[in-house]
Amino acid sequence: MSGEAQRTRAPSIRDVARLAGVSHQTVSRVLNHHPSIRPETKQRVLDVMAELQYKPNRAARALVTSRSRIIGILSASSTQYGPASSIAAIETAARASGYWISTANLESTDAASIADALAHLAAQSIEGLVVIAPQVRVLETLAKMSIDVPFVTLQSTGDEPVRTLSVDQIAGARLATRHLIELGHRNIYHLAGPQDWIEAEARMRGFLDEMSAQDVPTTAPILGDWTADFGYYAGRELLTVRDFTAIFASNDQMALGLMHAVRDAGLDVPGDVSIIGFDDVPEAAHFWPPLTTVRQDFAELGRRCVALLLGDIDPAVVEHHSTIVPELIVRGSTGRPSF
Amino acid sequence: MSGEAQRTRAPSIRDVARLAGVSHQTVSRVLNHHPSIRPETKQRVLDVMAELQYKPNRAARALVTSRSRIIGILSASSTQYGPASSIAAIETAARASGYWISTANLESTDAASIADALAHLAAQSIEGLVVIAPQVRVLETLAKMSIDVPFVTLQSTGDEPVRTLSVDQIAGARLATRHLIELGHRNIYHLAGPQDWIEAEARMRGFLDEMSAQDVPTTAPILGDWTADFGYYAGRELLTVRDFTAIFASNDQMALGLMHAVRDAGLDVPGDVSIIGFDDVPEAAHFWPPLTTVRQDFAELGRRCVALLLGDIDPAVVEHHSTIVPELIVRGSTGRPSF
DNA sequence: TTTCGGCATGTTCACGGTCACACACGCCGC
DNA sequence: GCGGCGTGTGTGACCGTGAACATGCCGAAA
Repeated sequence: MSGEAQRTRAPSIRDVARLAGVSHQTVSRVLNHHPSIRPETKQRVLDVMAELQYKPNRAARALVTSRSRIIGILSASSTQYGPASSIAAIETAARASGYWISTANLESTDAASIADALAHLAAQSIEGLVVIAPQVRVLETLAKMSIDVPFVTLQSTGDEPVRTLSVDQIAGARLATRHLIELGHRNIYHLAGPQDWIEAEARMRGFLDEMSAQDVPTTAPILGDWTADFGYYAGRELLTVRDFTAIFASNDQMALGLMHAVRDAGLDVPGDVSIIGFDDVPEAAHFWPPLTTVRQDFAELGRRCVALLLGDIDPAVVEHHSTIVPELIVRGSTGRPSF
Repeated sequence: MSGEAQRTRAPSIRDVARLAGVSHQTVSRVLNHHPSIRPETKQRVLDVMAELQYKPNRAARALVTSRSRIIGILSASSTQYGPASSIAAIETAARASGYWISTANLESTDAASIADALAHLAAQSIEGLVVIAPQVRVLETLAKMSIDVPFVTLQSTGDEPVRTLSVDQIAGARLATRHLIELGHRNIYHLAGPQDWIEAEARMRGFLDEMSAQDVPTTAPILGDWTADFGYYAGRELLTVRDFTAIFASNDQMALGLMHAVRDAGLDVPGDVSIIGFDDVPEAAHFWPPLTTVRQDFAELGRRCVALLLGDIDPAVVEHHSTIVPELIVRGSTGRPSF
């Protein structure tokens, strides 16, 4: 078992075939679980494979079958909790189904950057694409580029012509808004995400829908950028007026920044201002005060996403288009308004 | 130009060659920037490529060159801010150098799970491996498995025989500890990360080193699990005794949980207890109070990591083994002790 | 008995690139 | 005038696998 450092060619099916006394095609049949193989022949081949530590050459297989078994992920903001959780779940699910994941991160959302990332993925002949770059512009560019593989976009408003799978953002936003209204709030602001993010828009729509459904007058949402920093500065601005008793922030980070600003102004959360977030990041329970928010199951999203995609690639698998229902998590940052 | 839905074979170099009136080898030479090609021949080939929308077949190239140009990432906890940031940076850097990234997430740290993830990566004939699974056990298992490609581990104590690249965790921990001591604290606890995490160990060592260097008596560190939840419960336990004025938490999440527990006990941060974290997640500035912490440049880590790996794969590139120096960020969670 | 069909296996070729080698041509030096 | 060399290009083999087709054998049906 010496294994002289002499870098030698990896064993191929022909090497296996020779040692097992069969043709290379028989070895190939064993690899592909062909039914018509005598059990003892199969075993002999398997033994030789083990002995030689044979590993199939993926490039050769991809070449001859013209199937890469790679699923590409196009993602923006992959460092954030939500997308990162989904990506991890996608990888796990894909691996379990014998697929590989290749990711490309978007550096910006201009067309060139998208085209570059997509070209990088296309160069690997991906068989499916998951888009976790929920900016409207990305989807538009994507539509123009006529992707030639099945693809799924995570997060959407639900009425685009593309295949999407999503947590029902509108329902989640209505949940949050209703919670504030039921507590007695009537002057509620909405700190939204960036205008071109699909989720931001959906949450905004959910907010507006619920407000009007409950006959509560609304003010125009403020457009933020998802960061805690923005939440902080927006909060400082808002507090110069103070014509509200509650704010629904479109994500937990901005809610955190808002709470920071409220405290800086010498006010209390939820005594003077109630604040509710969205996402339920793992830290939200330990913010001060613990943040009331809407929980999304990012991992489940990732799993379903793979199931959907594999269903497209290989019609044997089927999956119904369901959205995931978000859940309201009530903690300490919301309460009845003080008048 | 019609493009009947009729799914037809993608153009190959032979198709390009025929239309350009050259041999397939000439096309190959154009692709590989061979010097001896007449400019007009080259242009003709390039024109035909553009017209046909020719894309090289990666599998075919990989098969004949036996080079995959894939870098694998073995990662645990990829949903956390630090690892996620490094992964994104690695992907960007690798793409710029013409490499692809393939990730495998560890579901647990047992040997079977590691072997499974590694097999998944090995099956793609990765040319390099980045390990962002900074548990000691992972490294040990890795060492046993005799990886046959160059690999780099992010985060380490610096004295393993493996190639590593890291932020100098010990220096960072000493920075944090010295800050507390300089403020006048003498009774300082350390809430460490899980015992088998390399970074946790390094930060603990930095803490102990600095404490003894400054002749401050130490108590045994508490072993946590990185989560805010753990920080919270550990804090509640600790506060039943209250024989300390400061705590150095091994990451920002645990620091957050600690601050939560301190407030729950009716005490003030930093009035009664000073708390310092590690990592500087983007939200840390908006915690209450804003968290004093140690900043790590995860993205730079990712970039250098790729440079190092590519240097191994292709010796033309060189990179020196430098560690990245972390930086103390003083905010509101630390102050002088009250007696 | 002959024919036929299915099983187990082998033979040959194709996939789309790169590599080693061959070759034609023009230029240089002796 | 001829050999050698560098430039630009072509020919054929080869990488490891899977698909199509061929083959030999055996048992069941005609």
